[in-house]
Amino acid sequence: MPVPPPSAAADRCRTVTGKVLALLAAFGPDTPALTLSELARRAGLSVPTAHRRVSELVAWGALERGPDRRLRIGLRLWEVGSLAPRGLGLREAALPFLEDLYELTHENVQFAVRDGLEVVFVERIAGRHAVPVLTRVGGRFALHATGVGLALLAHAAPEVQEQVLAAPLPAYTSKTVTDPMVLRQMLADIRRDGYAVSDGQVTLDALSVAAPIFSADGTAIAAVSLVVRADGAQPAALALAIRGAARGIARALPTLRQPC
Amino acid sequence: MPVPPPSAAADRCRTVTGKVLALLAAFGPDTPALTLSELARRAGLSVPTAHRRVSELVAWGALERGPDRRLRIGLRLWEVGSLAPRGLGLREAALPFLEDLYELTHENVQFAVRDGLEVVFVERIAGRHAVPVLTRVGGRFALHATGVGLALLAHAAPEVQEQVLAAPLPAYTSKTVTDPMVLRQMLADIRRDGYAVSDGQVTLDALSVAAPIFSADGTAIAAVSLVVRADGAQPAALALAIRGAARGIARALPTLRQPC
DNA sequence: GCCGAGTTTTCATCTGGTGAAAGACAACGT
DNA sequence: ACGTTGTCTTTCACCAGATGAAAACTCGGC
Repeated sequence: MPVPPPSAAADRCRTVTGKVLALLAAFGPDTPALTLSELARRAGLSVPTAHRRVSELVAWGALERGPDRRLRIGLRLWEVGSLAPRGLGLREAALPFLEDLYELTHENVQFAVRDGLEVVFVERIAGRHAVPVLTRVGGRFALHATGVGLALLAHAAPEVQEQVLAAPLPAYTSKTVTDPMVLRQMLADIRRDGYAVSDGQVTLDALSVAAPIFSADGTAIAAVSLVVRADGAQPAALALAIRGAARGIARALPTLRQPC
Repeated sequence: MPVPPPSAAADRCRTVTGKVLALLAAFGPDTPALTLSELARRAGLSVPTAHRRVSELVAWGALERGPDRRLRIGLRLWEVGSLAPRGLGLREAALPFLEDLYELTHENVQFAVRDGLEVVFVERIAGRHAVPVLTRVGGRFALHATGVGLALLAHAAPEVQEQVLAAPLPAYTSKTVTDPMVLRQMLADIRRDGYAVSDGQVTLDALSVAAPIFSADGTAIAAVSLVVRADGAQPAALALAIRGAARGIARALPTLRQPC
């Protein structure tokens, strides 16, 4: 079997903390359970070293051993992670509005934040009969393809936009916009209209309409979107509901930046 | 203040890994943002040591610095935590059914698993007009008080039940059952009826009806509940819907087995 | 019973971690 | 403006915890 990541994290592995983090980072959506040997290899550690660190992590609850002796992320780590203000904190405020959107449309409702040059999905309500989407809670995507990503990018700092536009833009489908000039115009339109549309840029049959959520200081800290079947979709009509939800969420935001 | 003999938290703090975990554990629902000094004190570390470990954690994304220089749990840690099979994995399977329950009733819908002798809430859909509840996603509660806790306890291994019954049972309200004999009878009733009722045992005005979710091998791995206003509630009627949802979730479960 | 992959322990070596103390910085209160 | 206070960061000499190699152990499978 091939080893997906050769050793991109070798630089950080000199310190003990780096090794612990490498162990945690070895897990992914596609590999939620690993044997000790696999884990050691992925983290770039010797087996005995991995064994020692893993023992401590298991004792604490950061990792769990299944009946098959394989290692998984533990409930305790999930618990701590759920204290992230940009994770559950935001989600908590947004959920009622996402519920409303779902109840109204029974389509996919998505909620995401920006981290670096990627969009991270914080919540996803998947309609059982709605169009299938690739996204996953906790998953990442390029900013320029998804609806939420475009909404966040359009209202991000100019430096961020330039970085994205300067880097090569990966294409997921034939309709993914990869031309920086076209993208630049799209971002301007998004700022003018107050919402973003991604038509078939992630999967050909899906269309996403997204709106940014602004915090009190005017920065776009999150975005909400509806993903519907591409044919026959009426973006402008959906945008009304989505922008309304976005405003509602903004109003319900906990004062994250309070100085105290 | 004089340097006191380090309290009970010092045993795990000898190793570097223990210190890193102590830093993470210093955060809690009531203290989601800490200064470096506070963090060091809570973790039982010297300030320079905390500073070094924290720097690495921030560089990796496990922690984040706010504009106020305070430290918070980072999005990256939330991401990794969301890979926990008993966290998001379960949630993913359950959410559509929880949605249905919510749409049907617009009351509080809760979804929880057992960890040791406590119940951990994995998902909560809070109706905006429903009765307020104390629970929080990622939060813990004693097994014997909440509806989900009772459902899980009733179908847990006998050793677990004995441990809970042997320990002192904290009371949250005047209606919290704290008599082991009464509780034992309640658990038998829950097994007979297929659902649990917690009437005012957490907050006096709330009543919770819960049903366990069984995995393929017959163990109760999670529970789902509805929390409604206590007066005028019809537990038996709600139980039908909840048991139906529980069965649906069980059917949708990914084939994963509970560790331990 | 033998084998092999995966896991755990041992041991001598040494590298990365440690606290104290001092320096740098920002935010008050007078 | 000035000193004060609290927090954050850096320095340095010392050492405790971490390390890999190799060996011992544990399981299933044949």
